[in-house]
Amino acid sequence: MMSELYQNNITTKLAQTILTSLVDISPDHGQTTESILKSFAPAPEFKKGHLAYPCFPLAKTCKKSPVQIAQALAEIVEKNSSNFLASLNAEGPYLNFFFKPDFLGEVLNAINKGLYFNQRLISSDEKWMIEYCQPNTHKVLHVGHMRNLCLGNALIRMCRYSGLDILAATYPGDVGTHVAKCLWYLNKHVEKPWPSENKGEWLGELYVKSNTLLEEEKGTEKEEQNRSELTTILQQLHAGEGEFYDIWRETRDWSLEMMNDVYQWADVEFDRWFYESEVDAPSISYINKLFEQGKLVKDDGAIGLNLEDEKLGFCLLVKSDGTGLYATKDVELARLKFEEFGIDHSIYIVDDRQSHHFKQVFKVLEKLGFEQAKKCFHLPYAMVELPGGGMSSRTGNIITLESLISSMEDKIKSDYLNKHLEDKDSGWTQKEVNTNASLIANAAIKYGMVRVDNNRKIMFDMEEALKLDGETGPYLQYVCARCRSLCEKLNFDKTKDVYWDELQMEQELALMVKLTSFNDVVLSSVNKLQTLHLCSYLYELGKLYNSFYAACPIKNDENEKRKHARMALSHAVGSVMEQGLNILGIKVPSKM
RNA sequence: GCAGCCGUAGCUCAGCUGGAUAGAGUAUUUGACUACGAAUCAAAGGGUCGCAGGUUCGAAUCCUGCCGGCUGCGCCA
Repeated sequence: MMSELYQNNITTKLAQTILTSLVDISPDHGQTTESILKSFAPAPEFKKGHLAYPCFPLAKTCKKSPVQIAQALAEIVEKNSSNFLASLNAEGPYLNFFFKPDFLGEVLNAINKGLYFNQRLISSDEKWMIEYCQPNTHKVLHVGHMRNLCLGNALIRMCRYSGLDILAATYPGDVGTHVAKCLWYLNKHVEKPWPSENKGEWLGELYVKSNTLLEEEKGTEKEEQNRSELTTILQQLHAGEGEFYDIWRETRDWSLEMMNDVYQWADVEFDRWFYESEVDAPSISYINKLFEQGKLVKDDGAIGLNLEDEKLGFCLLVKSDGTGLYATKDVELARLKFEEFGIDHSIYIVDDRQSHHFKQVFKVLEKLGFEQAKKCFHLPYAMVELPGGGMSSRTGNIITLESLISSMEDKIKSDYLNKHLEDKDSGWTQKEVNTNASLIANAAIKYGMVRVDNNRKIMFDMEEALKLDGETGPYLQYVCARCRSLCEKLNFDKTKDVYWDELQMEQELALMVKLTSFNDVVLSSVNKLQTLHLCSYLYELGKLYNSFYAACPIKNDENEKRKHARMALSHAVGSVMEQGLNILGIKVPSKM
C-alpha cells in the first residue's frame, strides 16, 4: 500500500487551530483537519492574506451564513493563534490569514540545513517500474523524442525524491520493417567506405532515402523485386543468421551508441534496457502456447482475443502468416517485467495514439490471469508538432535534436556569453563558455518539454524556442546563479541564527510563504504524474525572488540583522530552486 | 459510425476536488543599470472562456446537445 507521510507544519497548525475554534461555533461542524486543509486556498492578492479559508462548506452544518461564520470564527481563531499568526480578518465569507515571519522561518531553517529535502513524502512497500523512451534504431532522434525523455526522466526523479522505489526501463525498437528498409538501402545503394563517425544519424538519413526510393519505385517493374528483397532481409533477421543479420548487429550498435550519447546529454540512466528483438520470438511462441491451451481464439486464420464485451474490439496477437504485432510483444514484455522484477505497478509513458492499444493489452493480460494487470497504467502525452504538421522520421519532416542543441548553444553564446570573453577582467574561459552554453541549452529544452500539460500537444517553433526570456529554464537557472553569487560575495554565514521577524516587506513574506509549500507541490505532482505544476511553482518562485531582489537592497542594508535574514532568504530560494530543477533533470551552472 | 484528446488575450499556455475582480509568458507601448548580476525589474493596453441549454447561493470548471481541430478503432509499427 501507498500512504502519504508528509505534513506541512504551517498549514496543519492553522487547520488544527481552526478545528478547535469551530467547536465554539457549532459542535456538529462536521470538519476534520484534512477537510480544512483541502479547503485552504490562496487569497486573490497577497495583500489580502497569505492564505484564505472559504467558509461556504460550513453553512449547512453550522446553520449560519458563510459571512456570519467567518466573522465569528475570526474572533475565536485570533485568541488561539497569537503565537503564529500576525493577523487575520474576515472578508465576506472568507477568512484571511497573515503568518508571523519567525513561524515561517522555522521551515526556512530546515531548508537551509537541507533537512527539509530529506523527508520521505510517501511510504510504499510496492515496486514500481516506469517504462519510457521507446525510439527505433536505424532512425534519427528528433525533438519529438525529447518530450517523452524529459517527461519520463522528471517523473522518475520526482517519485524517487518522494521516496518511491522506482525502476527505470527503456524499450528500443531494434526490429521490424523499418530496419529492413534501412539495411536494404544501405546494401544496395550505398558504396563503401561507410562513414567513421555519427553513424547513427547517418543510418537515419538512409532510412528516409530508402522510403523515398521505395515510394518512387512503387508501380514500376522494380516493385516486386524490392518487396522480395525486403522479405529476404526480414527472414534472415528473424532466423538470426545470414549476411543481413551481421549487418544488423553492426548497425544496431551504431544506433544504440547514438541513443547513449543522447541519454548522457540528458543525464538519464535506465536500470533495464528491454530490446524489441529480445521479446520478438518468445512472444510468438508464448501466444501460440496460450492458443493451444485454449485461452485464445483463432479468427480468419489469426490468433487473438475478443474484447467486444469491453468495447475494445478484437485484439490481434498472431497474424495469419504466423508473425506477431506490437501487442504480441507487449504481452510478453509485461510478463517479463512481472517475472524478472516482481513489480507491482507498471507505468508506460507512450504517446496518446497508443491509448487504445494499451487498453487492449492490459485487458488481455487481465484475462490471461495476471493480477498485476490492474496496476498497469498508460500515461499518455500528446505529440510535438511543427508548424507544418506532425513530425515523421519516415518522411524526414523533423528537427533533429542535434540541430536544435547546436543552434541554441550558438544563440546563447552570441547573445549572452561571448561578451564575458571580450571582458578580460571577467575571468571567463572559452571552456567555461562552452560548458555553460551546453547547460543552459539543456535547461531550455527540458523545461520547454515538461512545462505544458501532458494532454496538450506542443507546437514547436524554432524561433520561439530560441528566445530564452520569460518562462524558460534559463530564467530559473539565472535565479539560482543570483542567489549563489550573492551569498558568496557577501560571505553568508549559515551557522548564525536568523532573525526572521526582520522580514516584513510584502516581497519577503510572499517568498517565505511560497518556499514552505515546495514539498506539497511535489507530492501532488507525484500523485497526478505530471510536471506542469512543479514548473509553474518554480517559475512563480523565481518571479517572486526577482521582485524581492529589485525591491530590497541587501549589500547596503544598514540593519545587520535584516541583512543577514535577507541573505538567509536568498540561500533558501537557491536551495529550493536547485532541488526543483534537479527533479526536472536540470543542472545549475555556477555562473551565467 | 464509435471512442479519446483539444478549443481561454494577436500568438503560446495556466486556471486544482465548482468560489473573491478569469491569470502568466510573448508581442506592442513606456519607464529603471555610477547599483547585490538588466538572461532582470516596474507599468499600460489587450477577453462574448467555441456555441446553446441545464444543475445552484455561485460555472472557464460539473451534466446534455451541437460546431471546429487532432488522434485512434483485426492481419502497420
